[in-house]
Amino acid sequence: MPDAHSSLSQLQSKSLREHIVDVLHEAILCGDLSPGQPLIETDLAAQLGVSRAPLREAIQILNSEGLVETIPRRGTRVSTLERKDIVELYSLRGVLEALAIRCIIDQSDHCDLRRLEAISERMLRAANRGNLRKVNELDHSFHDTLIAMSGHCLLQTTWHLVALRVRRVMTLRNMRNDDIRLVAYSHLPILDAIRARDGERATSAIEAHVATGGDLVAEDWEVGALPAPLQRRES
Amino acid sequence: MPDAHSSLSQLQSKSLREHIVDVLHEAILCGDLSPGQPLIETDLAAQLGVSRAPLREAIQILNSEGLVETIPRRGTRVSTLERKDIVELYSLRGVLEALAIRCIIDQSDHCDLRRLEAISERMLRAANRGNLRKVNELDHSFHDTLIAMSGHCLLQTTWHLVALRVRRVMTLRNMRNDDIRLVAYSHLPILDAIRARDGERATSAIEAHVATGGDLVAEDWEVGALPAPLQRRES
DNA sequence: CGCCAGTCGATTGTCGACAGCGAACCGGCA
DNA sequence: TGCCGGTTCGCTGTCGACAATCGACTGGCG
Repeated sequence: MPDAHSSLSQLQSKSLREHIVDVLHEAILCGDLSPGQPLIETDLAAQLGVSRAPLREAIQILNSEGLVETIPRRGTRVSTLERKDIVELYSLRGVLEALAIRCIIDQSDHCDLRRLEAISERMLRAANRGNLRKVNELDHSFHDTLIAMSGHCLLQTTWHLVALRVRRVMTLRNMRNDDIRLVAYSHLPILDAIRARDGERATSAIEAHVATGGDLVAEDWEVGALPAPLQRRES
Repeated sequence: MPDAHSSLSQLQSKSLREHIVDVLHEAILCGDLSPGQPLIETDLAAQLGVSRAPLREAIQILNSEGLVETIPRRGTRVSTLERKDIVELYSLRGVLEALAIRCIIDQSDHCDLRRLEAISERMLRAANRGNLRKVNELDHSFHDTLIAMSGHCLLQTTWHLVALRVRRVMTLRNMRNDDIRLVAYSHLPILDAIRARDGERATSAIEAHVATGGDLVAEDWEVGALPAPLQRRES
């Protein structure tokens, strides 16, 4: 019987499969499962106290999300993150967020930016305090909120894939303190441009913001290039 | 034993789960399984001659791809396609292809556009012959190739989600003959712009192209709005 | 006549077990 | 000593069965 850790509002509503997905997400995103590490179904199932059936279903999901890579009859391992992946990630992220902003600006009803402003405000304070973890958390909130505000469902679905990877990248990398202040403050031009309903400027701002983050991350990336003992003999 | 339909190059390499995914893809994309139709695991497994385990894994994948929607403990059904979904689909498609083109143009080595040109050529001929099916097939080839040529792996992964939906939309809708000629010919400006390595113009061209297609499709969309007998009582 | 509780059937969620592939290990041979 | 074939073992892929849940039907009561 799973622990009733949640506030009873949705008691037991989650299937075992979803629980497993959550656990694996957490484990991979926080680095508990390191890139390249093989996932042995039997072991993992025993460790989680579940059978292999829901675990395998969860692995299919993780696989669709790109967090693990499966080679038929060979096994599954946590996907690695090369420098190329970072570059690709941030370039895709840029166009997705730009699309979101365009959707927001095009909305007929003037949406309120207060949620975004509040998040940004708190982020600035956290950055000045040097609270790295809090800044990251608020940064994710900011961008998730931005995407959600677009009202573009398919974009949200797509964003999920990107956000997972971004979170992963962020936790695999340790930022310096002046970095996070730079990141925090670079949200302001975005808000300004949205306020002014200036699509061109907003797009430039978000792409500059993302590029900055991407550069900071990719700058000295060497993690995740493990020997990779699991290879197909030929494709 | 599965039929050895493929050229023996990859005999038996596919797991049962992947076969099921292929079959369900085909069934959903070609309309054999209509939007809103419930998928009963027991029946479907019996019908396919497999057990429920690999079927359920396949359904997880289809779910990640957005082709089916699962409500916990209630069941799975083929996802519906509203007008809003079409609009979202084509807007996302636009920015993804624009990104692909930018990647292609930015590539240091002058890539050869011959593959694209050949596809475009054949598409024009098919359009003039009024061969709707062939035009659609070549249209998909064109855009898949475009994405592949970008060399952007994450973009390809993301594109997969979009391409599936586009295919679905195209088969659910019957185009007129002058429509397909319009579509076929609107690929030419894209090629021109890429040849000229003019990012601005290429972006405009692809977005215009996609918008044209989207408008044609969304124009009179009424399919896929079934009564939806499967609803959660509250979220 | 309408509403509510109890029951039943259908369907999903989960489990343990078996079969089969692949890789590593081991021994024989040139 | 190095290469090749056979064997063994760990792991994945697949299956059938059981348990739990939800919806619909039915019957009784106000």
